[in-house]
Amino acid sequence: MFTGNLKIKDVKSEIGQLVKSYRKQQKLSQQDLAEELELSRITIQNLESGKNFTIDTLLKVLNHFDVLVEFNQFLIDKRKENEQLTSLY
Amino acid sequence: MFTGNLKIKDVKSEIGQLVKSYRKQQKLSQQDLAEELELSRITIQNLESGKNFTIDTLLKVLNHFDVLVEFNQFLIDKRKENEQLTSLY
DNA sequence: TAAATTTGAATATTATATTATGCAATATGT
DNA sequence: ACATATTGCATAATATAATATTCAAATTTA
Repeated sequence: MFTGNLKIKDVKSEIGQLVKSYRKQQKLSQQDLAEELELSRITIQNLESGKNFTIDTLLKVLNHFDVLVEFNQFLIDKRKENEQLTSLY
Repeated sequence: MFTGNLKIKDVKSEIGQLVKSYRKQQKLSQQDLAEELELSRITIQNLESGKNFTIDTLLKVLNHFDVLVEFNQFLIDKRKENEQLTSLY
């Protein structure tokens, strides 16, 4: 089966959909979420619509929806995998 | 056991360590990596040292080290989990 | 369906990420 | 030990993310 090349744009779009999904789950408006994170509504809107944004913005959101630890674990796992490759030689 | 609160700063630091690990694995200097990604060395240095940076910068790096698809899958999984919660009621 | 709320999109301003450069401190290799 | 390459950290300039505001379209609610 053909799986098209994943583009950076696609991943930003997926981040946006995830954030929107979390936000809807908690029945928050963009404005509500922005206020809780001390961001502007426009920043939330940009994040949800696939524009560029900073890692601080993303991590604030992940933290609010309680997935920061899991994301951190993803990073740790990837590093461990990589360092096991290194020690093979 | 006590596991301290994970801070946003810590996650940025972990991202930095992961990128450095990948870079060393491929025996690239910060300058080498920067050139391959069409970024400045300073941006790589900031990324590796826990400063703020944009999602584009991060995704370029993840793409270069072939973990973009896995990161995207992480996002998809989280969204699926969340949307199953929603459909419970 | 009417009213109220939310969202998307535009402009303009401010804050800051990115960049270029230079230099000292470290690390690497011969 | 020496030469070379790499890294960390400044400063200053540019590009762009974040913000404030406004308005029309879309959505939700009564």
